[in-house]
Order: sequence, then C-alpha cells, then structure tokens
Amino acid sequence: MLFAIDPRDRQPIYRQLAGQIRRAVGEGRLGPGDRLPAVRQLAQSLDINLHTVRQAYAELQREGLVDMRRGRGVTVVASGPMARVNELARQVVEEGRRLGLSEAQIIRTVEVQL
Amino acid sequence: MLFAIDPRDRQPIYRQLAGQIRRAVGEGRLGPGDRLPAVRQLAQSLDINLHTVRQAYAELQREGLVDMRRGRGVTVVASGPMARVNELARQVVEEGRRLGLSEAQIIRTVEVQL
Amino acid sequence: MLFAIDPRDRQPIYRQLAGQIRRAVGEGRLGPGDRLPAVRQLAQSLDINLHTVRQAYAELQREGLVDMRRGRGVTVVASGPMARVNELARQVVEEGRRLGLSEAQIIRTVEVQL
Amino acid sequence: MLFAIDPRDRQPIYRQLAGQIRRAVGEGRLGPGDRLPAVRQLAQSLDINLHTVRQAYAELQREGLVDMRRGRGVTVVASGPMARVNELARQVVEEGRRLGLSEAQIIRTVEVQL
DNA sequence: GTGGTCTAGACCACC
DNA sequence: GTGGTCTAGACCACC
Repeated sequence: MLFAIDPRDRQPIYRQLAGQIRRAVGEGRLGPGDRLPAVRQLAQSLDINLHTVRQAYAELQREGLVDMRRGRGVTVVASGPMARVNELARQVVEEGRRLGLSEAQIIRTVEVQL
Repeated sequence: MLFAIDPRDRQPIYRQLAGQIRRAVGEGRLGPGDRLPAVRQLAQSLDINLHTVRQAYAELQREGLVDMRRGRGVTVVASGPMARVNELARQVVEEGRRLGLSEAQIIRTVEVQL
Repeated sequence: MLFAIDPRDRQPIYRQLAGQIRRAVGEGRLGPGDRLPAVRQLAQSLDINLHTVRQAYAELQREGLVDMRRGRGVTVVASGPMARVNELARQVVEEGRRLGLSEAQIIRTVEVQL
Repeated sequence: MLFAIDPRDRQPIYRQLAGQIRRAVGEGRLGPGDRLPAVRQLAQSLDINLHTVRQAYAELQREGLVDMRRGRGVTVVASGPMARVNELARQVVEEGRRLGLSEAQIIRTVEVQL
C-alpha cells in the first residue's frame, strides 16, 4: 500500500491519510485482516509526525474500520462496503458543512432519505 | 432539460427520474427558480404514468429541492450544492441498507463524521 | 442468604429478587458453585408465586450468572465481577430508557466508550 | 466548577478530567448552556498540558455532552440524565475490560438487558 | 516493538 | 481569544 500527502490539499494531513485508507478498503485493496503500517513506521516514511498518523488511525478506529492495540499494531477489520458507506457519510458531512448546515440539519438530510 | 427512462435499470422509474433531476440541479443545469415540466406533460412525453411523475416530484419536494403548488407548477428551489448533499445522503442510505445496517446504524455512520 | 421483597418498590418482584441475587454475587456473598434455594422453597418462604421466582432465576440464567437444570437446582456460575458488569449494564439500559433513548442509541452510548 | 487531578489515580489524566465533568453534569452542577473553561485556561490552572485538556473535552464531545467550536469555546449541551447514562456506560466498559471481556462480549451484556 | 499518554511549543483559522 | 493541527520528544504498558 502506498500513501501520499499532498501539501497543497487544504484538508488536514490526518484526514487525507484517513481518506486514502478508507478508499483503499472501499476498493478492496485493503481488507479484513490486513495490517496497516505501524504508527512510527508510516510517520517516518511519509515524513510526518507520529501523532498525525495516530490521529488518522484513531478516526478510522472510531468508525469501526480498523482495530488498534498496544503491542499488536493496527489491523483492518471492516469490509469494503462499510468503508464505502463511511466515505459517503464523510462527504455528506463535508458538503453539508460547506453549505453552512448545522449538525442537526445534516442528520436530517439523511433521515429524509430513510 | 431532457429526461430519459432506462427500462433495464433495476431502480424504480420514479427514482430514476428523481435522480436525474437531482443531478441536473447538482451540476447547475437546473437552478433556483427554474420550472420543471408539468406532471401531465412529463408523463406524456416519457410515456409513463402520471402518478410515477408525481411520486418523483414528491420525493424532491420532501428533500426541499423543489416547490410544488396546485396551479403553479413545479419550481426548483434549492441550489446545486444542496442537491449534491441530498444525492450523497441518498447514497449513504442506499449503500447502508445494502449492507444490512439498521436506520440507527446508518445515522450513526454520519454522526461519527460530525 | 436472605432475600426480602419490598411491596412499596415500584420494580416488579422478580426484578427485585434478581437484583438482590446479582448484588449478592457482585459483593462476593455468593460465588461460583453456591446453590440458590429451590424455586418452590424460595416462593414459599417469601410468600410469592412460584413463577415469579422462576422469572427471576431465568433472567439471571440468560445473563450467565446462574445455571439452572431440572433436578439439579440452581447454581451460581459467575464470579462477583461479572455480576457487577451485568448490574451496570442493567442500569445503563434502565437509565437510557427513562431518557427515551432507542435500543440502538443505548448500545451506542456503550460503543462510544469502547 | 472545581476540578482536581489525582496523581496516584491510575486512570490517565484526561479520563479523570472527563469523568469529573461527566459527574458534574450528571449531578446538575453543570447544565446545558454552561461554559467550560477554555482549553488553555484549564490546562494552566491544573498545571497540565493543553493537549491533555483537549483530549478530555474531545471525548465528551464525541459523547454529545459538550459542543466545542473554534473561537467560541466549550459549552455543555447535554442534560444530567444523559451524562449519567454515559458515566454508567463507561463503567460497564471499564469493568468488562478488567474481566478480559472482548468488545463484542461487553456489547452483549448490554443487549441481554434490552 | 507496538500503541497510549503526556509535555512543550508553534502557527493557523475562525470569532 | 478560541479551538484545530502539527511537530519533536519522552516514558510507560502490553506483547
């Protein structure tokens, strides 16, 4: 797996990284059981701080996409379709915010579709 | 505006139609103030039932994309970006359901991103 | 072991009883291998219906706290800490419901803490 | 509001802090609309790092207990009962982990109660 | 060796 | 002035 940071991208680094992993899982290039690089290792190879990598991984962990444990590294747990849903959900929030919608309004755009 | 129904598409006709209008608004081909064809007229030109057209329009109205009033026709009210958010929200719901997520779980995927 | 039913308590009798046993296990007054009174015997000594006692025992069995087999009586299987976790889980559900949370929302409050 | 860090407590500082705020909201000492100290201010008064305070606030934000916005500070949004449910949920997770339960098993102890 | 937490300090974006 | 992000570096807990 190759990741790349684009300094011109206005998104924060940790979000760029999380997005790339989400897409990789979504497209099947990464799947359940696959190991992600250790925090320090990825930080070094991308020449960014280890906390920045941690923040990206933590976001994916909260989404249930990866499992991260002390001493055991970071493992993909969710399937591609789940990653795709998370990526779409992220876009809904991003576009909604760009429009100035409140959090409750964003939730409502989804509820209307249910 | 041109609409086209694809009989091979597994989506119901009214959803095909709603989706095309959503995309047209999303891409700026239709904007606030633009009139959509009258229900009867569009039904006739597409050779589909009048209720099918009404169902498509009703869905867009619930989303806040168009305004529909007796005697005054159907008018686009939302801007492109709003349509884009609605389209993304629809995809979140569609993909989430395909995965077997409950409604609460779908909402949660969005809340996690907020 | 002493159990007591409080008629002023708004909780159903079987829940009062289950709660007392849960707490007894949680505090170490009852532990793995200990026998609970036979259904009929406890019903008689508390002057309540036999089905009420059975309902309390059944709840504890579903939680994995006791083992109940025909002809062999009721035996505590879980240790104190497990009973404590079950008691806390019960409180989460009770308080969550009092607040009007849906089942999915209650589960979510726990998932957020994981 | 007074907060205090106990260096002998084996819980991480940010969790101690989050717990104290959760309890304050749970007991009604803090309620919807109340402002929490600014990140830097609280860090200084407790003589801890500002990131440690941020982590505590971020945890409460993910729980929906507070709202945190750039330029506007940190505000309590949830009511006491919600804070109480979150505190119970946290205890379920803590006790469950101490027993070596997996995340799925912890969730199950709650589902059994539903 | 791996992640978890904490510190110290910087610059930026939004108010 | 407020939080948001990033860096550099430390020590610890669990494997």
